[in-house]
Amino acid sequence: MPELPEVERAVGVLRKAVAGQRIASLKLLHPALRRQLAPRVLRSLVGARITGVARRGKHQMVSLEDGRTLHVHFRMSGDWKVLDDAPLAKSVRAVLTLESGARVAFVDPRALGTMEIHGAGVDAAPGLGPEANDPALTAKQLRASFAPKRGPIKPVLLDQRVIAGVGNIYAAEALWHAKLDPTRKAAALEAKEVSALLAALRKVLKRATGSRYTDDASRFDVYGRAGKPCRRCGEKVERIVQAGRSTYFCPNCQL
DNA sequence: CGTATCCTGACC
DNA sequence: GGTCAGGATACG
Repeated sequence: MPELPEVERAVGVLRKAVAGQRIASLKLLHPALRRQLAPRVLRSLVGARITGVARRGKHQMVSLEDGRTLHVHFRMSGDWKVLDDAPLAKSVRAVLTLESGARVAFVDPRALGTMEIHGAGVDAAPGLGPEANDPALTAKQLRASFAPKRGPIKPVLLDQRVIAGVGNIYAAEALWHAKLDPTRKAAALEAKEVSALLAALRKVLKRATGSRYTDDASRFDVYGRAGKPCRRCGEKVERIVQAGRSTYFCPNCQL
């Protein structure tokens, strides 16, 4: 369930459970994860102290005292769950146990999530664009990063090198709020339109961050609403496919 | 640019 | 049985 707001919330859960503690073990329960972290790497984590947990775009960086970083990405599904004594759910793909005995589960139904270990000083997510909510990011800069793009704006918003953390839902939501047609060429957007888009991105991300209703589809204005009336003008919302992903938009008020 | 691929699960 | 799913990447 992870775009920026959901990852932000998950990072908070993980941080609260693990920050400052030493790792007792990291057990991998799915072959896809075992392919990514060799047994000797897992053993090397034992005893390492976790100094912090940070989010960068949709990436999660677990910093270790020895300088290494455990880099986690949820991809299409994924969440952290602090475990009690109940039996493990089927979708638990990894279990992180701390020296305190506390256990945190990596819950990932799709099993597409990734884990990597990076050495000290290695950029875990190279090429990642600016955070949407970074106040230093200006509409002018964003427009400049659109300029070399040839395709439509919607897929460009999903390009993490352009702007970090935006996914399929909030790209659609932001375009709806900015009243922009998702098929417009990114490079052709005027300065005023990019300003509206950046403001809309910040608005929808901020609104979703901290929301406890991140699984409630009814909170979306346009995403997933194909055939339903546009909340602004009443026209039927349409679904099209761009770059293999669904795009929802109002054909009447998104120009 | 589009398409396939990695996975599992929900739903028709 | 098919389609769809909040991601990212490799390839034609």
